[in-house]
Amino acid sequence: MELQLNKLNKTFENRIRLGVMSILMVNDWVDFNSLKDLLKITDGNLASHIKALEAETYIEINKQFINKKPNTSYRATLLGRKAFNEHLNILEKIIKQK
Amino acid sequence: MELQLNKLNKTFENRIRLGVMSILMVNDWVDFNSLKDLLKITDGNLASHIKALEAETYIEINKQFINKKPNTSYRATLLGRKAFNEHLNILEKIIKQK
DNA sequence: ATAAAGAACTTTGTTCGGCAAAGTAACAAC
DNA sequence: GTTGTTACTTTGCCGAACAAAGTTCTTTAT
Repeated sequence: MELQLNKLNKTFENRIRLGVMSILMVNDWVDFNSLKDLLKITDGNLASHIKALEAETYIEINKQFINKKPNTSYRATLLGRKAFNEHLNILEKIIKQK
Repeated sequence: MELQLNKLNKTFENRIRLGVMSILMVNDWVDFNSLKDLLKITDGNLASHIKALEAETYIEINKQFINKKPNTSYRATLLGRKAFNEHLNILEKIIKQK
């Protein structure tokens, strides 16, 4: 029996970042307010977690204007998808003790 | 789409406590040093996480002497098993966005 | 030009959690 | 009573998470 706890990705242990990545794994581009509504957190809090994901290049950002209003959207990068899947695989191994 | 992030159990978000519970889900009684070796952490650190799990009544404790030496063992309570399974179910829902 | 408004950050300050290291208690053996 | 081992507690530090307040950027109105 060999647990691989330290192979878990710290970035994805936080529930907010887990939520953001889960959303971006199944939706191509999602904007700031959609994330905010889904996650039910303050804008400042969301911004800081997004910043952390962007710092790891796990998500990418697109800024534009829609209906004369600023609109920022995000999507998972290839690296982000890979890292997230890897995290989930490790998680499964730990839980099921494979 | 409705994420249920706040239904995740805070006690199981920490990787050490996740590891302890994972071990105790598939092994009946496990002693202190076995856990310490598997998790590769200091005894003080392990003790504090065990304390947290015990405070929630997620694990129970048995103290005895084996070969003239003190030996403390732990196992998951029924409540602990239930809570852990529930946590994993929520986790799966979030990840797979059911 | 200037002001007002909205979106998306950033900053500030507090609180909490995790951790190592050192210290302590309990019991056994002698 | 002294020593040894295990398990646990305390201490102190550092970093993460969060809310709330402040800031920036651009558009639209005046």
